[in-house]
Amino acid sequence: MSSSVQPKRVRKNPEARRAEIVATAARIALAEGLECITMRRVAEELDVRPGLISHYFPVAEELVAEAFGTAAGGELADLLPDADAALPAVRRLARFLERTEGPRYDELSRLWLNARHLSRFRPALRERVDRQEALWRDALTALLRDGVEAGEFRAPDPHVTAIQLLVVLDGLGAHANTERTGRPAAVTGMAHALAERELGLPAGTLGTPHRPHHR
Amino acid sequence: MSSSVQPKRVRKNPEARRAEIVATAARIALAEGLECITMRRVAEELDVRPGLISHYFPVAEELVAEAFGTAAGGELADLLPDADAALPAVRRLARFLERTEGPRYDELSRLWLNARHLSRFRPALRERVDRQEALWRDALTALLRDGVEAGEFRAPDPHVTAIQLLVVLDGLGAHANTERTGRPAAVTGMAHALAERELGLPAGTLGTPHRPHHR
DNA sequence: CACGCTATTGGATGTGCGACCAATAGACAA
DNA sequence: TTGTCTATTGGTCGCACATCCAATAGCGTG
Repeated sequence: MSSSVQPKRVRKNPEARRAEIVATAARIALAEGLECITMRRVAEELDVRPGLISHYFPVAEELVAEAFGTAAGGELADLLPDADAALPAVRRLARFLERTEGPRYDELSRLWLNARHLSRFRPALRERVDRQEALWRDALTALLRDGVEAGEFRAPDPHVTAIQLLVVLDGLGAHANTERTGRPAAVTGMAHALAERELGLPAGTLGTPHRPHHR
Repeated sequence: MSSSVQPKRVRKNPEARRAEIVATAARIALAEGLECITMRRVAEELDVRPGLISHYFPVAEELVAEAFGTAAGGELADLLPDADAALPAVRRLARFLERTEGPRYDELSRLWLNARHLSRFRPALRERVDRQEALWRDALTALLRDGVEAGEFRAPDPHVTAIQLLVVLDGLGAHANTERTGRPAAVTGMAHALAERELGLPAGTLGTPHRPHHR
């Protein structure tokens, strides 16, 4: 039984180790929350001594900020993949909206909620939140512009519509830690409704929102 | 100079002391955040030894939950005063919306954000958040029902409209810790627009939303 | 194979926290 | 005034954390 303890130290090159650390921290952030990103916790996850994390990130807050950026950035890339650029905007938007429901997106809602709150006390994180917010806004704006150019729908001001959509998603996601059973469909579908209304699309074009947990 | 130290102990009756503690904690929650509610911090504020807070609230989380309930409840009473019950619903709603802007409400937005996130880890707080949420929803629903009964506007389902309104307010408030200068009026006014649209009121009936920070 | 660079360790230090408890001293009744 | 009840004190304890640093040992180079 020598598997539990392994005084064998593995030596990696700095970039790889650093990337590994950030990836681990990002995973913790999504699954358990940003305040669970601790030197000890990350070190344990990587089977390494805490001092090592401290070596790569002398100030803990910096790791938290980096982890959030990685997690949120990765999720955006997942929600609006560049690979889909050739698809019709309506279809991409429908997919996006579809994914903003269900337990998968709950994790992300929780992360945003977490980051938005914690950024009150952590300037470095706050800066990252602002940056990610801009990225999400711009990605959605670009999608809408594509649709307008392709004549799929009209939008007087895609930038504004994008923000409005994100505001509604934030509002819906704000309750990710709360009881939400029995939410009326007219609430669950607010994002769909807003998009269809603002873009002048017939109701249902973007797909129907999932029914909330029935009964 | 004996003003700095005062080994004089003041003895109050339990209910008064307890109320005093909760009020102090609620103030801290609004101004600095729920995580700043600590035995030591509250004690210092009241010029009392930490052990005393511990005596009234053997478990710290309980005080945090209580403080949130008091703060949120108080703000609701402020936003939708019972004293206004005689006024037309349209007017009460306009006032409510007007107050959901400006730095005053920012403090409250931050509190809700704070509580929604923290409730992920603290069951007692979570329970309070749920309760306050129900109170806010019901108060707003009652207001809408009043308006319908009085024939001021129509609303097929006041309950749903109330939730939708709160979702939008949550979405707008989610950025209370973030940069928000330069927000377009079409975003700032989302709550007004939603209410007027859902209630079939002419645009502008509920007052115009504040312009965001100019320039 | 031996050497030097540096990634990694192991430990120490200090802080702030909740929780716990015996001793103390106000306030009120007798 | 005296006595009793209990609100309040003044500590202690253990825990988790970030931060810092000298010593160590992997690994590539020569």
